[in-house]
Parts: sequence; structure tokens; C-alpha cells
Amino acid sequence: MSDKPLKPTEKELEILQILWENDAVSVKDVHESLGGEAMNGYTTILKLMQIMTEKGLVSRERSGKLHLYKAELSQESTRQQMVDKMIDTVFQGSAAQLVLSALGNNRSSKEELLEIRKYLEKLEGGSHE
Amino acid sequence: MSDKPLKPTEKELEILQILWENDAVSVKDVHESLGGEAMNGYTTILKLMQIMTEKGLVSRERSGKLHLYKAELSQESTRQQMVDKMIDTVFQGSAAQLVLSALGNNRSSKEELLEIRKYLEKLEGGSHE
DNA sequence: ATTGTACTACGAAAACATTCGTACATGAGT
DNA sequence: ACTCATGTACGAATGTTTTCGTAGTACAAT
Repeated sequence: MSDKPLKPTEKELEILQILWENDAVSVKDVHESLGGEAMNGYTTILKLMQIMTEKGLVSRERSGKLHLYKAELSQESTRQQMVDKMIDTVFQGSAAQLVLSALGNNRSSKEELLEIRKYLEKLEGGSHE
Repeated sequence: MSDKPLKPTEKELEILQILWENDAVSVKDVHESLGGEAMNGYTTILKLMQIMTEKGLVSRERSGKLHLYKAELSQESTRQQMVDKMIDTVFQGSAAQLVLSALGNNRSSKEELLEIRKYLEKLEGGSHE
């Protein structure tokens, strides 16, 4: 799991979500998790996963006649990259603005808000310019 | 300024940023703000802005021989849309996770953190499930 | 009115992402 | 070994975004 600056496309990201939730999955698993043939053709998912393999986004190994895939990008670093990029390109560099926007529309639970506040207090405790 | 669910592409977003910062700007202004010919061909920006006009993302009016553009989408609603989408597709619906991620890597200033905390306290004051 | 400069219009190429049909490979069951 | 079911491989069509060359237009200056 590394932090390479590989940027997944939208569809690739959907697939990565499945891989992050499960350790080693087949194309069939992914295909079904994404809603089966109603949502995407089987070979579409297969092709995507082959491309992702070429790009190094995922790795795979044979298991009998099928391939089992796993993500080569961590969910954490990918999320971090995407958030950082959004802060940069959409919020002019202000993480705080993004935070306000994220909290603004969406009802988060009391528990979540508390968790955030605890985290904040920890941050404010340290010395941040 | 409306909230239509028009989703700008990446390049369109860059252009919109300029439009949000300035009230009425020419293609030339945008082109220069984005780094001049070194970064994008002039006609590339022009074409993009024409397309954006067709899509209704921006409007324009003649002023002498040039066109002055302004955004038809508000920065607020666009930001909100993008944040919501990111929460959905990348953070499995948890705004709190996004917030933690946004605060995690990035050093926000004391003032910003304070502002966030004040906002949080206001939210926690109300009743949120 | 003619020319020059600064702009707009637009089609088409290039680059990238997604979808799909079809052919080939593997292994299980007989 | 043959066949069937279930995978994989891969080229090509489609769709979308970005880039660019070239042609046309408008205004200012002469």
C-alpha cells in the first residue's frame, strides 16, 4: 500500500471501494457488488480491472481459473489526495472552508460532531500557526 | 445565480474560479489568470468558455469588440454539490470522515480552527440525530 | 475605405474514459 | 480426451473532454 500519485478515474474509484471493503475479490464479486448486469456489463468491469492492473492501481493473482484482485492504493492515502486536491482547486487552499461546507449541508450525528470536536481540541492544543 | 445540477468539468471549474473572483471578465483575462500561453492555448480557453455558454454555466455580453463573461452558478452551491458528492462516493456518506481527513493533513491556522469549533458548538447546541 | 490588430467562431484532431462483442483459455465432470 | 461452463484477453466502437488550426468579424487608426 503506497502513496503513489496515481489518480483513479470515477469508475475505477467505484471498483476500488469494493476492493477496500474486501480483501481479495474476483471480477465477478466486483461486478455483483456494483449491481450486476443491470448496472455494468461483465466484460466492462473486467476490462477496467485489467487496465487498473496495468496502471498498478491493483494487483492480482491466479486462484484456480480466476483472478483475485487487491488494491495497491490505500483508502487513506487516496482519500487524502482527493481531499487535498479539492481544498486546492475548489476551496482556494482553505481546509476550514471545506470543513464548514461539509458540516453545513449534511446532518452529522451528535456522536460524529463530538468526535470532530475532540479532534479539534487536540489540534488546537498543539501549536499551529 | 441558481443551483442547477450542472456539473462543470475540471477545466471548466478552473475557469469558474476566475469568474467567481472577478465580476465580469474577458477570455483574455481568464487566459492570463490561468498562466497565459504557457499553460493553455488562447483558443482552448475561448472554446471552453463558448461551450460553457452553451451549457448555461456562464453568460456573456458584448462590450465593444469583446465578450465579458460572468458565472451563472454560485460558488457556494457548486462547492456544496462537490462536497456532497465526495462524501457520498469517497467517504461512504460520512461527512465526519471527510472533515477529519481535511483537518488531518493540512495545517489550518489557529483562527480557522477556532472558527470551525465555534461553528461546531453551534451545531451541537441544536438537536441533531 | 483600407489595413492592421485583437478578438470570436467553429470543425476536427487528440487524448482519455467507458462499453461491448467476440475469441481464446482453464478446469471440472464425464 | 471431449465437452461444457465459466473465466480472461483484447480490439474496436462510443462518449466525453481538451486542444488547436484556420477562417471570419469588429473596431481603431490612418
